[in-house]
Amino acid sequence: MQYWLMKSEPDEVSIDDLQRLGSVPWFGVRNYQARNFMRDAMNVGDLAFFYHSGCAEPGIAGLCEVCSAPYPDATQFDPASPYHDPKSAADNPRWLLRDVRFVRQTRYLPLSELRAHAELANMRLLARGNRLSITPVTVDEWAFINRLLAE
DNA sequence: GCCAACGTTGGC
DNA sequence: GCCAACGTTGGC
Repeated sequence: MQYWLMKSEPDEVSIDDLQRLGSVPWFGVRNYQARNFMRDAMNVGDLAFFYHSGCAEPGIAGLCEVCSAPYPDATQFDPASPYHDPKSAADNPRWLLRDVRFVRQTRYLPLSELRAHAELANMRLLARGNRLSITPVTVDEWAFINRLLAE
């Protein structure tokens, strides 16, 4: 069992979208480290913070759960998709993803508030220059943030 | 829209 | 295998 933080642009898939759809494939990841987390390190049943990025006020919007084994991201083979990868071969796909299911919405916990807590100073999300869209969350960070969310 | 930081590409 | 150039991410 591991914990994660997964970034999504709410214009593309928001926590409301996830709630409505029930589950979604986590498509569009085109970074090898983030792919490896999905392919190798995640387990069905792992929980993640659902984080809104690329918006006016980025932050945690809810909780979700990894609910599938890894499988190829269909958008890599779609020439019409912004995530199309012409170098990926159908018989050897580069980009694998997992399905993630809705768990619940939380109060909105903005990035600025996360940064304000010394307990989270070492959080991967907050590391200088971090651009990873999927980052591991430690058990302590998970517990601490859940206490913040319950406030 | 800006820009710092990072990852990837490709020539050598 | 190095590294400069480029493209992208993502907060502000």
